[in-house]
Amino acid sequence: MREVRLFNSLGNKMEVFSPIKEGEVSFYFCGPTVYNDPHIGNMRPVIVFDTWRRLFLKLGYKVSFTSNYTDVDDKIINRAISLGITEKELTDDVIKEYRRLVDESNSLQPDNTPKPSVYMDKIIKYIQDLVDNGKAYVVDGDVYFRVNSDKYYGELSGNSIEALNQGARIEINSKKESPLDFALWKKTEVGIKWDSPWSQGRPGWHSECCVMIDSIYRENNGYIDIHGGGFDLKFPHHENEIAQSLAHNDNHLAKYWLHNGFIDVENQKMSKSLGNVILAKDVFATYGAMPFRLMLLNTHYRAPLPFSEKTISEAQTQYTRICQTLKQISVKLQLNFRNLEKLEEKPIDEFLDELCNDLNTPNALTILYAEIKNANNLLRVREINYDLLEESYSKILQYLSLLGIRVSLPVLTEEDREIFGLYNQAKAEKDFEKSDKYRAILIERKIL
RNA sequence: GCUUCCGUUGCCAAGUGGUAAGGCCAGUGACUGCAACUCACUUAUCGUCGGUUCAAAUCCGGCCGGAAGCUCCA
Repeated sequence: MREVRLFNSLGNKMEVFSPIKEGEVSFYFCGPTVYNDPHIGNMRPVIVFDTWRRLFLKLGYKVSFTSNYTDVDDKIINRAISLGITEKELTDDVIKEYRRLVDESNSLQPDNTPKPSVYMDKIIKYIQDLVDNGKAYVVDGDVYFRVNSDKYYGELSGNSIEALNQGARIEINSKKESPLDFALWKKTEVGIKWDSPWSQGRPGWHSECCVMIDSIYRENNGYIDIHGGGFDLKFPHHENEIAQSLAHNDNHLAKYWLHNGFIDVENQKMSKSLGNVILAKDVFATYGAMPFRLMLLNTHYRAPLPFSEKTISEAQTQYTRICQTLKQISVKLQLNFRNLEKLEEKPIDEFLDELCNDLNTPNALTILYAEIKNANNLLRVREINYDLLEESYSKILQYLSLLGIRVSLPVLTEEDREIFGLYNQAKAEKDFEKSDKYRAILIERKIL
C-alpha cells in the first residue's frame, strides 16, 4: 500500500502512517457543541478530515469514521433556557442543520455520531473506574482528575506540569487538590442532569470523547489510529483526553493526533467575543459550498486560513473554471458517443503522492490545474484527440472526487445532440442568427 | 510571564539544504461573426541582523512584527 506521511501533533513530527490493524483506519474527530448555527470554522475540520477519509478510502483502507455531537454543555443549557425550549429540542435542531451543512459541503457523513447524552451510563462507569484506581477524587459531589498522577502530562501540548502551575491563574474553585485538575463530573442545580454515585450533575467535557471512543472501539481497548480536531483543542482538551486514556486504558487514545488550523477573519481568530463569527449557511448561500471547500483546500490544513471576500471569491472563480472545462469535455465526449458511465480509471500517482504527503492539497491542486490546462489545450484544436481527452477527463474526475469537489455535469439527450448538430451546422453556414438561437437553447439547458 | 506556531511577489499559497510551484488580479499578444470560454508570454531572492556550509527561503542565534493556547471555543 502507498505510504502515507502525516504530521503527528503528539511528538510534533512527520511520521509514516502505520495502522494499528492492517488495512484499517479508525478515525475520530471532535465534532461541534450543538448549541448554535455552525460557523465556517466548524466546517474546516469537517472538510479537512473528510478529505483525509477520502484519501484512505481511495488507498483501499477500511475506514471507520466517528465524530461526536456534544449535546451536554452549559452553553446548550443556557441557550435552551433563553429560547424556552428543552435541551433536546435545541440540539436536535442544530444537529439537523449541521448534518445538512456536512452534506452540502460534500463531506461523507460519519459512520458513527455518538452523543454524550446517550452514553451517560458508560461515562459514569468510566469516571467511577478512575475514582477506583486513584486517578480521580470526589469532592462535594464533583469528581476531578488528579493531574499530578500523570507523569507524562503535557506531552501533547509541550507543556510541563511545573510550567503550567506557574502560568495557572488564581483558582476560584478551591475544592481541587491542584489548579491543573479538571472536572470529570460536576454537581449542578440548573438544567438537564443525571444521577450518579456522587451527585446529580453532568460530566465534564473532556471525558465525553474518551468514553465514546472507549466504547465504540472497545475491541481495541479504546485505542484508535487517528484523532483530529482544531488546534485550540490541543490544550487542555486533548491533553486531558490523553491523561484519562492513559489512566484508564494505559494508551494514548490515538496513535496519531491531527490538528487543523483556524480560519482567521481580519487576521484574528473568529470568536463570539470579537463579534466576527461568520455562519456557514450564509457563506454557502452567498458563494456556494464548493467554492468554500476549494478555498479550504487551497491552504494546507495545518496552516491558519485567512477568510475574506477576496479569498472566497477567488475560489469561486477557480471553481467556475473547473466546472466550465469539465462540462466542455463531458459534452464533447458525449457527442463523440463515449461511454462516460464506464470510464477507465487512469493512474493518478503524482496526485496521490501529494495527498499522501500530509495531505498537501495545495500541491494536489497544482496538479489539477495543470490537467485542466492540458484538457483546455486538447479542446481548442480542430481535430480533437478523444482518447487523450477521455484520459484527461478520467483524471480530473478522480482528482475532484478525492478532494470532495462536486461538479454537476449535463447528460445529453437525443434532442440535445440534435440541437448541438444544428448549432454547429448553422455556424458552419455562417447563419449567425440561427446559430445564436440554438446557442441560447444550449446555454439554457446548461450544456454550453 | 509560560507553551505552540507563523512572517515567501499586489493578493492567496507551495517549497524546509542545491539555487523560488501553482492560483487570483494586472499587462501584452493569439483565437473569435459577436459574446463567453480558452491559450501563450510577462511579474518576487523569501521580515531583519549575524552565524554554520562549497551551497540557506530552507539549519542555528539575536532582534522586529503577527497569531493561537494557558479560561467555554473547530
